[in-house]
Amino acid sequence: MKQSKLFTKTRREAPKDEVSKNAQLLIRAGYIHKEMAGVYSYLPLGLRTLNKIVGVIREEMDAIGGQEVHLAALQSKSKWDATKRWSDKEVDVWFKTKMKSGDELGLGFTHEEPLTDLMRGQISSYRDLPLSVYQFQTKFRNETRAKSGIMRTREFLMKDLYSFNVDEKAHAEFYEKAKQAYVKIFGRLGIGDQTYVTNASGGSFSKFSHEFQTVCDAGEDVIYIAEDGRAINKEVLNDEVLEDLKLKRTDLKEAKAAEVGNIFTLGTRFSEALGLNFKDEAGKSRPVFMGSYGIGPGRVMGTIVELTADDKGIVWPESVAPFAVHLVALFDEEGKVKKVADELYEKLTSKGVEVLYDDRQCSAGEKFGDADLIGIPKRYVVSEKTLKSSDAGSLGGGSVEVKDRVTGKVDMVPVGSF
RNA sequence: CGGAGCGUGGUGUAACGGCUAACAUACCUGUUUUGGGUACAGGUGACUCCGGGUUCGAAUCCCGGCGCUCCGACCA
Repeated sequence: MKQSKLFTKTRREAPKDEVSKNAQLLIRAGYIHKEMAGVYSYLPLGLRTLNKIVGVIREEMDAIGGQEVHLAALQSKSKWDATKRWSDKEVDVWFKTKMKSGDELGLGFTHEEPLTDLMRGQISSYRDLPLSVYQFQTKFRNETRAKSGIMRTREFLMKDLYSFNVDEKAHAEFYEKAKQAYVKIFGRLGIGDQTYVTNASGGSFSKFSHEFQTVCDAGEDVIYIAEDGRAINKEVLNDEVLEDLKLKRTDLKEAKAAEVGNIFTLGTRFSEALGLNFKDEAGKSRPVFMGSYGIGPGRVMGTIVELTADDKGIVWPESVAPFAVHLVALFDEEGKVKKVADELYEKLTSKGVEVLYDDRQCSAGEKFGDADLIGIPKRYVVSEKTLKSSDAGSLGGGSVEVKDRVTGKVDMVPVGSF
């Protein structure tokens, strides 16, 4: 993509209505636009990054046999009555509205009910199980207080996977597989080292759930980390839990963390309420044993920014950067630089390398500043200086300066070798 | 939802109750410059969040509303 065509502009100053690092940088660099409190739009750069995160998650969900769907965001009251989750007393984050007919509607904040109901028409035998289904979906939650930029919003993308098994034992097997897939995902997204699997509250479904908590100042949770890497969410930390895990309180280190993923055992709560049953080998009807597994790609994106940004701007891990290469051309009078940079851009692009080409007519300092702010991992500079460089060797035609955004390391690479 | 703070060109700021609401940046024209936001000249752009009130006079004071941020509570 040519930067001269990119409709978003970088900003020198952060908007005054944002304090969080992730929102300030993402807005200044042109990744996102704030629509209102807790509601953000994703612009070309932001969408590319979000899609990279989505892509990694999708690959790992497919790898454990997940089948992707896209469920409706509009929810009718009837299905939620069955589980008593329509009531505002039970669930206080609903955004509700009405159809012209007067029928009540809700904007989905999760999808257990509609998917369980849908599955009644699909699952009827033990032969249909195990099964897991997932989606990337916009969720709506009427939070009393949105905060921390894109970390806690009222409208957000969520990957939610639901598993269907014959019994608890089969479920436990899948649950473990999903947990490992999550570990892999956060590793690939570049936050594996700071992300801990924690024991957390099971809500109304089971004793524990597991959360994936990334240690980060912008997080809202407090976790306790043991030497061996196990961790516990503060909300469930008590003597009984410590004993279960054979840990002593004094061995635990406290840290602020952001919840980037959460996996739950649902059991038969939803299948029983909505009548999702199957016939076992003996012909007996039994409720399906379920689990649910969520990751918020937007929150992950914010967490990555919080964790890796430096004083010059964003620093993306390669796996999520909107482009792999930021090609910066510092034009000369004769047009030699432009010719070489144009050719390099074409060449890299035709090889499938994702390149953001800064072909704008502006000063070197501005281009470098923007490149640092946008945070693409590799910066390629073509200028009069690099073209004169003697490092070109026998290939001739000068060099390209290759700079790593993370380490700042610079290499001169002959133009002809790309 | 409780508490606190803040709403002024696109963005960031300034302006004692008193002149045509100022400055920077961004944007447009031109010249200049070309390895870390180059310099100069000219120009466009604001019912000062909305509605009331006080006053000869309100961006400024008062009341109400709306919006935004932060702290807390909340977070299937």
